[in-house]
Amino acid sequence: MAKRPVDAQVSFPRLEEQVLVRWRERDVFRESLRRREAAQPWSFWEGPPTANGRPGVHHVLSRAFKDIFPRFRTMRGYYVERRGGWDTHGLPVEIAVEKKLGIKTKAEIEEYGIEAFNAQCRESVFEFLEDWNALTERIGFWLDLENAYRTLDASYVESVWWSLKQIADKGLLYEGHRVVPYCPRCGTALSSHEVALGYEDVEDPSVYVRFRVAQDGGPLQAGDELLIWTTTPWTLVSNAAVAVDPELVYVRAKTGTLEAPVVLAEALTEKVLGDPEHVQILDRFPGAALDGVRYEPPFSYLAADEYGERGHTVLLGDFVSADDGTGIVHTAIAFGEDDFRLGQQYGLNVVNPVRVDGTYDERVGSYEGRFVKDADQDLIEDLRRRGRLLRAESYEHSYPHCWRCSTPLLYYAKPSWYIATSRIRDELLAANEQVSWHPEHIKHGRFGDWLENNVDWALSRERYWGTPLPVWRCEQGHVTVIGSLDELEQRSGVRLRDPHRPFVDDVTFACDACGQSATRVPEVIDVWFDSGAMPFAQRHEPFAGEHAVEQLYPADFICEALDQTRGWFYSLLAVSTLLRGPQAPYRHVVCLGLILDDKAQKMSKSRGNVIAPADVIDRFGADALRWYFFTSKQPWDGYLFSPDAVGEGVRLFLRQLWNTYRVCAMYEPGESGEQTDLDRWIRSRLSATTTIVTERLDAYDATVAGRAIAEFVDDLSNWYVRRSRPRFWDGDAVALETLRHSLVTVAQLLAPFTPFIADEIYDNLDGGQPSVHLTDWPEAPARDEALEQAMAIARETVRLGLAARAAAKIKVRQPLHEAVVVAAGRERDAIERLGEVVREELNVKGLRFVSQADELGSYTLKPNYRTLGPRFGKAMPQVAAAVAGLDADHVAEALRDGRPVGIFIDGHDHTLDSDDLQVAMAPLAGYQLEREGSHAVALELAVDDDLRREGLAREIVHAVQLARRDAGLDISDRIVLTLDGDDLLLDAARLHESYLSGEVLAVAVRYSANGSDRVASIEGRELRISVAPA
RNA sequence: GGGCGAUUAGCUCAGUCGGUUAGAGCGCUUCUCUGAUAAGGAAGAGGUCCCAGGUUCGAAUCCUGGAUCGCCCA
Repeated sequence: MAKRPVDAQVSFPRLEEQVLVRWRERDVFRESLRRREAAQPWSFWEGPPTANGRPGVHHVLSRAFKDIFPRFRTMRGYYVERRGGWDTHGLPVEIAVEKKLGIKTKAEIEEYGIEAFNAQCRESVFEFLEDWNALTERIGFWLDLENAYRTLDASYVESVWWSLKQIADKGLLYEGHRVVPYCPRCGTALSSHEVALGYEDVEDPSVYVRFRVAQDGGPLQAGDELLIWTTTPWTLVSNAAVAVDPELVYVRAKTGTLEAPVVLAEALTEKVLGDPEHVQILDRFPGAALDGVRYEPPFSYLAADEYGERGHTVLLGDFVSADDGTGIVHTAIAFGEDDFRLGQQYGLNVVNPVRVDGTYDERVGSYEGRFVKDADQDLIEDLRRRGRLLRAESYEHSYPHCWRCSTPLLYYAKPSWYIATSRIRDELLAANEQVSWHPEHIKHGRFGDWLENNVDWALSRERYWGTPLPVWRCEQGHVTVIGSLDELEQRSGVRLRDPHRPFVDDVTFACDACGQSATRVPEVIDVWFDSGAMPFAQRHEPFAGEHAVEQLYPADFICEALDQTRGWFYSLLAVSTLLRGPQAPYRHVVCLGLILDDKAQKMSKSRGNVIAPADVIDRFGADALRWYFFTSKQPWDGYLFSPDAVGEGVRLFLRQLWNTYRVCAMYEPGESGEQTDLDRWIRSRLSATTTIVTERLDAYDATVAGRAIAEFVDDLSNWYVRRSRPRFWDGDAVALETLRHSLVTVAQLLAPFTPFIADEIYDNLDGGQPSVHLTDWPEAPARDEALEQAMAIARETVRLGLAARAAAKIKVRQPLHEAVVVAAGRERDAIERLGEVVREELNVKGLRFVSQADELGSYTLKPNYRTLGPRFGKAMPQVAAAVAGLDADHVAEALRDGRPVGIFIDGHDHTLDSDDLQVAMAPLAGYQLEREGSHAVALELAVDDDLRREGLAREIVHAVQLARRDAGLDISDRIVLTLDGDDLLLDAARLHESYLSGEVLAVAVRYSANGSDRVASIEGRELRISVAPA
């Protein structure tokens, strides 16, 4: 079979483009699916990205990992459907459109028109679709993009509605208040992600305020003063209660400067009141004793009874800390999450005198219309005037601001729709138990913790571009949740083609309960719910009726970046658990880390350190980038990325592989050949590699798998090919088939990693299938582990011998008589078996074995702590001392003969065998010896005339080879060689003429002065060389 | 402020059950090889295994505390 010639100067990026063409022509991806149609499915879910921006290198990372395991599983015989998907809704999309339109607020959006605005959103989410599709194909991510699901499709929205109705039917959907971070200028709540973007260090007031106790209660008397601390004086207007920790110790104390006793946490007394000398502790009691104590509010704009029974009393809270403040926490129900929860617990009413624009309303008297934060100083002054202030300072801390307009955010109680996920917390945890996380610590760490602390899912968003919340409500407050477009049509008579706002907003129907007109609530739902519904919504189930929703679960494999623990990983789990109970929605999750630049800086446009995928792919190729991601490190800890690091992988691995492949394609196999130990060795190594790669990929560990392939290719290139060159020149059929088989198998193992180069190699060296990706994963035949070990020992012997040569400064080209190898038992057998390899590599005529080091060095002994430690424990130092006292030569001899060695410890005799002692050699002076453990190689350095001539013959070969190259000859061209010059050199050439001719492919060697194209100097002697094509 | 993870050679990373000489690749220096040639081989320099305690006969590894970096959350 004629192979395509292989270009040594290959451009991988260009090669990959050619492979892509071949894949398209042969329809390989679809064919790979067709061939497995009847096979057992192995399911992968694509976490949908949003195509409203260009894909970056981090997208290549996740897409590489999303590709490798499905490819592997396909070759293993599974049917792996890989459907693409696009996330199309949500605030990020809206914000991008706002920017484009140059508008910032909801008022401006409504002025622009929701229909027009949403049309812009719809368009923008596919703005970079072509870039995404092109990159996906270019990096070899096999994904069905033609049938990609899209969260904005009516069918998708309908499935989402169906699932929400299921949840509502279980009584888990409710409207409630929650304190949310809110930008008063933009008029919208912010998601936690947005809040995280906007923390700024600011100075806020830090005030200590005295609340007068209204009537005797517990250990307190009317007139005592509760000390509270706050950094938001504007919320004091809405003070509803105070909270104390029931377990914490509080004191009633008298200070010199104040008339009335004050109350605060004991631990904070000095911090708040100063020098203990001037403080008199009147009483100590736990916080629980203060439960129910009534006090006078700091401001009286709002009537006390507005808050309910427990308004302006001391409550018990679990969030009170004794770290700062006073240990008594001012509670304003509408403006803090802890406050709000406590208020709910005690049944306090939510009273909010602040308008949505952040100003006080008419209930706050003269402050009406003022932005709350601007009122801080006047409120403090007011308190001071009325003798209610203890101290006012300022306080620097980080506080969230709107990331778009820098307005300080307010925490603000607002009604929104929730899913009561906290009620299924135990089910979520149980489902999580069945998931295999990679890395493992996510399960009970980041993700498990998050589930443990589950709070209800805030589902609604007061926005425009999203799946509309399918909740209709009549004026009586009766709520109807709609579960399908049909149901809506039946009730309203309206068939929605587009279920988005504003069209859905216009649909009304008569309420079942009271007959009054029901209209949709204005909110859309959190985009994360969209993606969490993807397992069934991508197929429009249950409406399509092809699969029961239950059968669509679980996925065998999903893979996203680590930040998805709170995102898609959670939404998938939550939606699944809400619908189908405590069963894992996915079996294996691979979490990927962040990509930083090579200085550990985050890539960002403002830093200008963003590396575009194309920058790397155009230079090194997609295989190179994939290989880097797979093998440079385990993926979850993140990458310090630089193009040069990708280039290193190309040089070290892809080029090495390519050159090995080139050698294979260069020679035509002849008829004959015999299998050698070297062949058996590389086949055994191949089998071992196949086993480990299979095992590691089964365990979702691409890193160790890939590195194992790299090690094999290194063995193949630097040992098998190097040692087999003469056989290749002869067209040895067995050697060439062994190399071909090795490379074809490597191509298969590599196919999931670097699909392009793998396919190119397969196609040229085998081609039995239209693509390597249509082959079945290779089996691992039986290994010959003894041979693998023997080769390792032989290679170690070579290494030692070469080191000895280097130390003696004798070139490898100069043959030597003998290498003396110290080795016994298995080691000696191994070296003898592979003696020819060792002799050739070391260029020695013979090997002599000595089993004792007596003539080359002396032994030293060391205890093997690993075996002796557990046995002797504390006595180990004595054991070490006893071993040191043994006669090493005797012990070595005894152990060699299999006799145990006795030592005396703590009055008892113990015996040690060869496992318990490590015998090493110490070199004697005057020998050229290299040693490693008990193994050593010494060289006989004497060079006689014969060796000298042989060495010279090799030098002549070297010189002639250089002449051949200078003459521009191809490596297989035959020549007529003419030599002239120094007699000793000519003598050496004549003596070794057949060797010389064979090496330089000379059909004839002449000795005459005729040709002297080139003059070489060998050890100071002159040689004139002429080469002519034969 | 809390949770999770990381910290090993100049750089990028391995390091198994705790075992006494902590490894690889790159880079650097020197040498070598020449039918893969922008490759291959050998040698060398290069380490406070982040720090401090603790457990242990023995700690890069286990425990506690701290530092720094990153992510997530407040």
